[in-house]
Amino acid sequence: MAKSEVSATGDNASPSSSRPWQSYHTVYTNAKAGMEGVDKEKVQRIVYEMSKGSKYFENEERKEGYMKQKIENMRVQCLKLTKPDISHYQELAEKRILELEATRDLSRIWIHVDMDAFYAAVETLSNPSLQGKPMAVGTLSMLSTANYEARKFGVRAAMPGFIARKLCPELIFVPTDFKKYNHYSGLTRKIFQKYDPNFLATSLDEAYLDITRICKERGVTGAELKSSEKVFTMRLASHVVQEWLQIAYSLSFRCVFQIGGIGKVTENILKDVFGITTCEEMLQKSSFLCALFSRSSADFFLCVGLGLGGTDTPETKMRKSMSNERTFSATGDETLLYKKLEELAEMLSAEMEQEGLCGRTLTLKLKTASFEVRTRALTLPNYISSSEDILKHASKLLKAEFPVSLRLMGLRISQFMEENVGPSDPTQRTLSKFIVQGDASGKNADECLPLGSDVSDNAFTHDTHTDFPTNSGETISWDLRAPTDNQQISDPNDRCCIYSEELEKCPEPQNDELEINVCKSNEEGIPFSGQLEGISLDKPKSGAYDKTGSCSDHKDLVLWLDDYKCSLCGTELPPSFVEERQEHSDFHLAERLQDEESKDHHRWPTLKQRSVQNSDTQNRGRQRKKKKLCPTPTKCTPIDSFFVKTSQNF
DNA sequence: ACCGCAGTAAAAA
DNA sequence: GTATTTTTTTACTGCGGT
Repeated sequence: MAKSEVSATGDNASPSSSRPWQSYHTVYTNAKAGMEGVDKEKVQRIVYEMSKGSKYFENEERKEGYMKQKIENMRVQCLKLTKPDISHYQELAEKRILELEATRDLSRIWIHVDMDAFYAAVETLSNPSLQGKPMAVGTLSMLSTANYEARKFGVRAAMPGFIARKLCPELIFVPTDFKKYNHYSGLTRKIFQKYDPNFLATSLDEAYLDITRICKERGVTGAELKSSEKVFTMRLASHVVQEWLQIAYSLSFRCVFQIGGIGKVTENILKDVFGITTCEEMLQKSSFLCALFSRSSADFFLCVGLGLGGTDTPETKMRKSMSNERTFSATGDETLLYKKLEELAEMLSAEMEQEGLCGRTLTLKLKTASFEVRTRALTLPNYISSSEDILKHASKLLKAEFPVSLRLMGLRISQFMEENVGPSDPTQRTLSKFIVQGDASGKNADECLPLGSDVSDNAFTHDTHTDFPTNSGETISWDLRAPTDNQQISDPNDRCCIYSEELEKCPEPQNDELEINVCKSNEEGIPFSGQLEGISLDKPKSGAYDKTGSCSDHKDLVLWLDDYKCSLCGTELPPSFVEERQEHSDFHLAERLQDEESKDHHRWPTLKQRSVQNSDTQNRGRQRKKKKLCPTPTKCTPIDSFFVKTSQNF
């Protein structure tokens, strides 16, 4: 290892030089939007000095070593290619390029919405005193995002808080509060939905919208949209994804914009093995790419070169795995580790039951005290979901690892029982069989029904968030007034944010105004690229929804305990969340009305409606299994708690 | 040759 | 003074069974 350290280091970085920090690269030393004037050298030096000598640092060096080795191997492979080899691959590449080119579809217009420093913006919204001060969301260990004031100091997402504090001593730390982000994310999605009911949300602050229809309706072409620098009448924009054309060719990956799917390692490989730094060069070196990479990887690179990607309509995909993991101070204490494993198993089981999932592959993830990551997996003949089953098998996996000192453990479950799997899989029980037999391993028969997928289909993934570099976005302002006759339920579970139209008929609320700037053409990216432009949340004008609002009659329905907690359901909403409180109150009112109304019937139709609406909203024309409508009374979850996730504490 | 499984790694937000 | 997350997906590799 020591050998590769000396020999493999390139010309631009020599570890023994007087500026050792120049060779230490992390994701968070790269510039992000709002970091243009930052003294990069200084940031790098501080990051290096804070990291140097730590276990983490050592591991990073180790990884760096592997990467250098990999690059070296590929170089050798490249050199071994003979003339005939190269012309063979050249031919192959050209053929493939034509095939890929043929898939180009310019008939659809997409925009990609990415909100600037979303968590930070939300936090500022709920605590206006943060305005104008350097602030970061996260902990001393890790930051989720930083506002623009903080970015001026080089502080950014994915940076450990203690380093951030060194860079900016007055930095204010705000802990993450996903309840809040989910809520606001829900509000944005409500708007997205009006432009594309099938929009694809990729995280709380990012979404892809197919605006072809709406553009047609309003007589706007993609080219106009793309070249337009004026505020677009659609009131909603960030990026026209499909028609990006030649502009991107000359841009380099990392600096000017980033291509989604090309991270630190791939970037280095492309640069050091092939000398590729731009999209254009992807095509020039296509023969080498085809020679050294698999079909799927080569295709990906060629698509990048061609500016292709993401033409397929985003289909909401079924979740494939579910996991949880926790970091703790490293220990080799077996009893302690088993204890932690038990907690993980219980947490995981609870989440699985919430979504009605059963899986048969269990993976134990470990991170040793030296940051080495290991996984140990086990595939069972039958499906499990109970914490007892999970723990039983997980313990077995853990046991084999002792003695070991760990700083992290995690559990993942995968290979879920599917609803429409063919009889080809012998280990697969069919749904009908299942319904007839019930489930021997589960505690109740409901547990393994795929009914949860209605609610949980992860169009909106449960996510943690770091917002990675964006080009500087233009600020848009908006007024996120909640329509008074609409019901917006805070949805911490991030599963179903838009279901306003089911109880009341309010097809098109007119009063949520979102002002948009179309991004300039040189900020074009490609569909699978990451974020390109930001939208920032401004504080809604106070008084937009004030005491004189239409729902004020019922304002007293909800009391705010300690000026924070809802007296009826315990939902927490700070005083500054005026509109949300109003909505929340409205929600309880609606609930009460519903309740009264349904005394003659039963409460289920409402819940059913919700899940149907839910799946309609989130699934593009997919035929979904209807939820079974014969729950026991105890299964009659109150509507709000149905959507509330309770396992936030750890 | 193909499949399922286990393990590692990269990437994204 | 300490301290570098969490969740999900995808791809590739290697192994053993059929």
